[in-house]
Formats: sequence, structure tokens, C-alpha cells
Amino acid sequence: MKGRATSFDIAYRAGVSQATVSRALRGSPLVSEETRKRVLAIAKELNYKVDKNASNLRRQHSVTLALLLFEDPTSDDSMINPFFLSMLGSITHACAKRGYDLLISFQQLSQDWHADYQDTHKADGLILLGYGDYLTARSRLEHLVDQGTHFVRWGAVVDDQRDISVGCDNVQGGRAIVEHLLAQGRRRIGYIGHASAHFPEFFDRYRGYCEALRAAGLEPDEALLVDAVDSTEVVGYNAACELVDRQVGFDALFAASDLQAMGAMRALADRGLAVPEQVAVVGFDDIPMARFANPPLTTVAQDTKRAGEVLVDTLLKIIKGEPAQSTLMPALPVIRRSCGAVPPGPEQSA
Amino acid sequence: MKGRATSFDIAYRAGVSQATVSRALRGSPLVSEETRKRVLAIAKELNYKVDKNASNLRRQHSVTLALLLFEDPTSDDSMINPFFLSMLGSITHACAKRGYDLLISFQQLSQDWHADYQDTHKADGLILLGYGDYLTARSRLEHLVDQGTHFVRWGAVVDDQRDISVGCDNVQGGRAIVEHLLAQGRRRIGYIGHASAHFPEFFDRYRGYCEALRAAGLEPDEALLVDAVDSTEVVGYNAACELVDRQVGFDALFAASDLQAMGAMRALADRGLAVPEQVAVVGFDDIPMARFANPPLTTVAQDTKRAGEVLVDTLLKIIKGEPAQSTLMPALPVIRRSCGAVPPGPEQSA
DNA sequence: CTGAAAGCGCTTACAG
DNA sequence: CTGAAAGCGCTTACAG
Repeated sequence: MKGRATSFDIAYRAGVSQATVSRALRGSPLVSEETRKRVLAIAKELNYKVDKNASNLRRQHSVTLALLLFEDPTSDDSMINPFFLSMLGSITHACAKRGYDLLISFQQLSQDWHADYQDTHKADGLILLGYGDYLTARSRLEHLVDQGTHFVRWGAVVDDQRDISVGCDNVQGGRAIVEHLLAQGRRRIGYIGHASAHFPEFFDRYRGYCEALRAAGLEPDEALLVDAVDSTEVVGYNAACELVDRQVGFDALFAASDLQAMGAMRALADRGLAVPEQVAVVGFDDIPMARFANPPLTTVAQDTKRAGEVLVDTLLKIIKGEPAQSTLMPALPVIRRSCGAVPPGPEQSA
Repeated sequence: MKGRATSFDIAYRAGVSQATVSRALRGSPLVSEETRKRVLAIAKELNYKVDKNASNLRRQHSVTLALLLFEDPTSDDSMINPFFLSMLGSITHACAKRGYDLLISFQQLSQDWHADYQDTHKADGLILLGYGDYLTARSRLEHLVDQGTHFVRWGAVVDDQRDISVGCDNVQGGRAIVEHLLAQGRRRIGYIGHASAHFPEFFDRYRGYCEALRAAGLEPDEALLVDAVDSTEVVGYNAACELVDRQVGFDALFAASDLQAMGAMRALADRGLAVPEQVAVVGFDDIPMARFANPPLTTVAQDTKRAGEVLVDTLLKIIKGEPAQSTLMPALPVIRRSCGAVPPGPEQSA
């Protein structure tokens, strides 16, 4: 046998037509049990696999999804936010569970989006992750909906969006974690992140921060806000340094992402400030490393596992033309030592 | 226009045959400049994209590669070794740069490998990452080569392997980092990892460890070896605890992976042992978090960026039927504070 | 339950 | 430089 076996080869050996082979392989009820068995046996023997290109071409869909992961052009190659990597993992799993393959594509924020997987029939739909500045991305997103592209994005649910997104309740998450800080007696809480519609998720976390403060009778202090857009340790490090240098006094720090929080903790250590004794630190995301930080980082967990599934299921609905809507998932505080609420472990006693 | 435009639609509007459209789009020199321009303009206007399923079917290749990433069934979903994630990033980049798409598939170590991307023509070749116990994987790898599957694996170069692999020089990396520890005056160096052919990479790191000790006139002590196969913090944590409990005395620890090293550092802290004062700790991989550990982790860097490119280029050669061979890349020590060689920063003085 | 036939949308010898 | 035609390997109405 030269090259891969085709359905014709099997048909020939089984003494049936090629159409019957195709039916048997696809589990059609129109084939007798006996014929099916024979075909399956021969297929196995010949190590036959249906050619997806032919099958997809004929059926007009590819049973694969594409994930567009955007990356900051300033970051070095391998530094992708671990949170997105967790999402990637859960999306891959969710796809596999539903019988879909996953194509992954890293996009440069600066360039045109390479979003033609659907047009080329390589994928039936798109999942967008981390597309940067929302206000900049917006026109591209609108273009996608105008073109009838099937896609979902991970992110905040914004008022007048025309696309469909899945995100977590950042306002509630931010409020909950800041309430916790307040409950520990902290009063001067710095915020490292962003507070404008350019980055709606960070903005929402900031809103939650403000809500919690006001509910406690405190007014947010502009001097405690440090703008930090990129989710990297370096950015968090620098932001914390800046806050220290401002000499405005603070006893806690809420960073909009864990990576920033970890950078901030390092900065505080370098400046001789003890965490959590002098400054309580909390982050957002609950990346795997958070519990291994020193001290372990208190943060707000986003359920990436469920997020991946909701993302995929929503996209599948869109592809099938079923009604689909944006969804907001809960964000849960995870209390560890960096906020000062958990008694120090044995290592402190040394 | 109903549905997507096809090359026939363009041909009709351009007043040429469909074959000419196809040629123009693919940049064939057989088309006049003028015709090409006209075709391209119309294609753009109609937002035409060639159907990859049709194109791939006809050309008999898919211009996509598949990455099989294996995961430990015991680990929870999102806990993939950050080192592999870095590799994933670099492989994705390398593919994109060469015009290939990347299909990603997580495989359960326990199950049959879902390795039929090539048979189904969804991918032209495979990259294998983290397939667990080499001795167990071996028969499957052999099966793949027998089947004529195009693939490369990331891992140690083993003597009698029939497949092609790309890996780093683990012996040299292990030797270099242990030499460094010895140069700091450490004499009782524990090894957390594995020392058998089941995990050739860990075995090689152990070999390097032994070489360095012997070169310094020291004999490796079995009592200082803790078996740890999974690259997780928990495993590293437990291994370090076990070593402490053995009460054999040690002033340094070489963990076969950064994740294990970070778990070990936490265990030492919990047991009241100061790093690096009482125990120097070094890891392997240089994952992004290593520099943000507390203290920052000394480790051995594998160049994931280059690894991804070599992996992809090697696979492409195999696909094209060109001669290809396994390659071994250098592993470079990265000295930070956990080994005691770098003077403590300002945070220690507080 | 099965087969003959059309057709998915391209690419590429072949002929001019 | 261009066109007519075959064919990649399937799936699925249509007819029996």
C-alpha cells in the first residue's frame, strides 16, 4: 500500500461502496451492524484515519476553535501572564472535552489582528484573550462583529458592547478584598493598577476599591493611586517604589494583578518595609505562584477552569446560531499571609 | 453575495478563469502584473480568503504543526510547569515566524496518545513535550517512528533512540551549578530529583552533580539523594522535609527543577532553616518566577527561545525529508541570592 | 440497508 | 500568459 489508505481502499477490501464506508465510520444508523463491524475492522487494520481536510471541506466546518492571545510588544518573548496561561490550559481542556481542536495564535498588540481563521475555514470561531487597551481594540472588535465573525472575548462586560464577553465580577472582587483589608484595620490603602475605560477590568477593580472605602466612611485618596497598566512584576516593582517615594504614608497595597503584587512585595522588601507588618499586600488573579510567594500572597481568585468552559460553550452557541449572552462570574478572595490576617507560620519564629 | 466568496466569484468579476485567480493569489510568476493587480483588488474588496481545507486537501499538506503537551494526571488542571509554558510560547512564535499554524493538544499521560494529527492531515508533524517516564513512553515513541510519523521531542538525547530529540546539556548544567556551590564552600549538597533512566533529564543532572563532586574529591552520598519525579512545588516541599527529617546534615540543595526548588525553600523556611545562610538552594530551568522568589533563586537556564526554534526547524526538516539530527543545547547557570554567592540586598539590613 | 453520483473549493499538470 | 479539466478524499441527498 503506497501512502495513506483512503475510504476507497477500505471499500474495496470490505466489498462495499465507498459511501457505505463513510457511513459506517461516522456511525450512521443506515448501516447494518455486520457491515459496520467489517468496515471498522479493516479500517483499524489499515490504520485508516479520515482526512479532515476532505471531511471539513465537504461539511463546511472544521471542528476547531482558534485562540488569539495578545501580547505586549514590550515584554520579552516568554513572559506571558501566568493567568492567561491558566486560561489557555482550561480552554484547551474544555475544547478537548467537546471534541474540538484548538489552534493557538499569539498576536502582537501593535499589528493587525490575524483573525481570519474563520474566513479560511481553519476554525469555526475565535476566543480573544488579553487584547490590551479596550478603547483601541474596540474598533477592531466592532469590525469583527460587522463581518459576522464568531467570537467571544475574555474581559469586562462593558455597557454598550456589541460583542459577547465572559469575565469575572471585578467590582465585587475588588470590593471584597479591600473590605477585608479594612477589616484588618488598614486605612491607607494604595492601589496599583489603572482607573479608566481603557482597561475596564482594572477600572472595575478600582471601582470596587472605592466602594469599599466609601462604605467604611473613607474617601479614596488620589495620592495613593499609582497607574500601572502592564501586568508584570517589573511594573509592580516600580509602582511600589513610586508610592514609597511619594512619602504619603500607606499601610496596605492592592495591586490589580498578582504579578504586580509580587513585584511590589519585592520592592517593599528592598525598601526595608515588612510585609505584612508594615504594609499588607493583596493581588488579583490567584496565579499558581501566589501561594509560594514569600509571604504567601492574599489575592482574588478567578475561576479559570470554569471560565474556560463558559468561554468555549458560549462560542459554540454563537457558532450554532443559538442565543448567547455575556456572562459575569464571581471573584473570590483567597486569604493568605501577605495581608496580615493569617498568623505567621513556624518560619517567622526562627 | 450569499456566504463567503470563492475563487469563482473573483474570476467572474475579474473576467478571467478561476485557475488564473488561484495563480494570482498564490503569487505565481505565470500571471501578468496587470491581471494580478486586478484579481488582488477584487479579492480584497470581497474580503476573500482562500479556503484552507480545499487548499490543503489539494496540496496534501496543512502547513500546521501540532504540539502534544503531556500532563500529569495527578496535578490539578491548570498546573502546568511554567517551563513548558515558556516552551509553548517560543514554539508558537517560531511557528508563526515560519508561516505555520500551531494546534495544541494536552494529553493525559495515562491514556493513549492522541497523535493522529498527521494521519488526519490536520498537521504535518508533531512536537512532543513532557511525556513523563521515558521508559514507558519509549514503546509509543518507537511506534510513532515505525508509522513514519514526523515528530521531534524535547528531552535528553539518549544513546540508542531511534527518534529525534532536542534537549539541553543537562550533565553540563548540573555539573556547572554544583561546581558553583562547591566554590562557595558548600560540601554536603542534597539532590532532589531522580537518578534513573526513567527520567533521563533528571538522571543527567544527577550525573553532572556526581561529576562535580568527584572532581572536588567528594563521593556522592546516597543519604543526600531524595527521589522526586514530578516538577511541582509540593513535591519539592515534601522532598526537602524528608531530607531535613533524615538528619544527615546538609548545607546546600540542588533541586532538579525550579518548581521543586521553590517548594524546598518554603519547606526550609517552615523548618526554621535560613536560605542561603544555613542552606544554599539552586534549581534548574530558570522559570520567570525564579527571580521573584524570596530569596531570588539561583538556577540553570535553558534557552527556551532558541529551543523552540530548533524544535520547529528540526521538525520542518523531518517533514521535508531532509537529513535531521538530535541537538544538545548549552545550559547556563544564573547566579542569584539563594546560593549565597550574591551579597544580600537592602532588604536584609532592615 | 446500499450504491451511484454530485459537489465541497481549491491547485496544477496539460495544451495552447 | 491563460483556460479547460482533472482530481485531492470525503459526505450526503437521491434512488432503489
